[in-house]
Amino acid sequence: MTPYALVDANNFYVSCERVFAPKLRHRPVVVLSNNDGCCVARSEEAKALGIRMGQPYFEVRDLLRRHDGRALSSNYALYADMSRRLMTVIGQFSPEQEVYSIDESFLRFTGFDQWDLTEQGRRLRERVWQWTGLPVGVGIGATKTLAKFANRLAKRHPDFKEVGVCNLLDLSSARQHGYCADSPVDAVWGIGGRWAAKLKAQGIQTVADLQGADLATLQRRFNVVLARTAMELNGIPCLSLEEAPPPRQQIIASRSFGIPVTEIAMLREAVANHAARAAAKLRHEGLAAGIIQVLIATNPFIPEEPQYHPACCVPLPIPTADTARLIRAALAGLSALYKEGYRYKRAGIVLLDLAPVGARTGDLFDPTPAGMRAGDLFSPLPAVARTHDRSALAGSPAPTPTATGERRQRLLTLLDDINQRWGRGTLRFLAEGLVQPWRMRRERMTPGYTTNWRELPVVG
DNA sequence: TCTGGGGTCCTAGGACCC
DNA sequence: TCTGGGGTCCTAGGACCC
Repeated sequence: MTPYALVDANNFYVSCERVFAPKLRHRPVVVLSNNDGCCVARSEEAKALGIRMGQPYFEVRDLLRRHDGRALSSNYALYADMSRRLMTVIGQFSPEQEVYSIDESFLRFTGFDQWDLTEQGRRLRERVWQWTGLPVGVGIGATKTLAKFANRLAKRHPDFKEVGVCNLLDLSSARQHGYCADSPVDAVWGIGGRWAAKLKAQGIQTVADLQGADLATLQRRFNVVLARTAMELNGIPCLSLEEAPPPRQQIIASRSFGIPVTEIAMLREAVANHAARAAAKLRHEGLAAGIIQVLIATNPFIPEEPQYHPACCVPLPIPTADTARLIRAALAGLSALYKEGYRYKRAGIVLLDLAPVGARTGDLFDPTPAGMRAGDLFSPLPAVARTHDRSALAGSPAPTPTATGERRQRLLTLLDDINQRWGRGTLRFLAEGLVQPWRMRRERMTPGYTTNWRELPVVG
């Protein structure tokens, strides 16, 4: 048996803010989603006021005010930087680490038989606190699912909350069973609200019930994922540690607007902006996209208004990571979707058919597809790649992802460097608009304490 | 007035192939 | 009267995660 640990920061976004603003301690604090829409992180004090995860901000604004609370726009640059620091410290405790999300990391302890893992958990927690200022919880168990469950106990069960560490492997099976019998089935990683309701209808109410359920029945009535979860709860590992992230399948860039939008001109700016953001991410990861999907949507929270949420896919002639090409394709898609007479609330794009950019550099301004250039070692680009039929593309040899001409490549790299150094959007395509009246609200932003030279905290 | 964004996996069913 | 069997691929929809 190889133990797993799950380390996870408490109320991560709020905790990041508190590191640099001690006045936020001991009072209700929430961090808002994009557009200052919903509460996506809550301090313990905010939870105690009954503020729910995902609750719209306008519903809790007065409540927060009455209790001297604070609401902050999300500062993703700060959280990403704090995350990097957090993961580095966690990674010092085992050579096998999976960074699972912005604030969570699995560790595997192969060959740690002689170690006191509970003590290691305590030391880890202390070091993270000392080096980053973030509070974390540590759960340890025989599988990832059990480590997750232990982490939940570490964070909220009175028996463990004080130390913040729960090692199921240290507990007698009677005690383990006790905790499982006391916990609702949706406390388990992978069991959401829908399945919990369906499970409860079949008499499976608690974690212990799920442990004792018949696997074949679970698989028949639900699916193989749930059956695996049940096995994991019984200490049989079905999920392995993913130390390297699997290749990405899609990149999404979408946003709600700060105001309702009716004009296609504004939609064009927003779609171009999303395409540019996605393109930058694509280049950052060394990928090229074969298909770009465009979507726009009206506001579903106003059902009295006519609703419309179309989407369409635009195949790229050659897989590309070039902002200009992606914007052009996205705008073509938008023209096909747009209808007058609707109040649009969001727009977005999805990049699909992602593949690593080949080592060769092509030429953007050369109209010949990369595969067809004279002297090319690779097979010619099949004509079907130009059709709009995705299935035709799928069966044919993949066209070699092209980079672009060398000059073009340098231009894009320069663009990325400038925006990296001076902030996103410093240099942008005119199609993205100058004034951008549709931009999301972000009215309660904290400074980039660790990510912007001009916003470093000052001590003294 | 005001309601987030970005991901993954699985399954069922249809189209199509030989 | 009688109407196969085995397979792949794609899509839409539903579930989950943070």
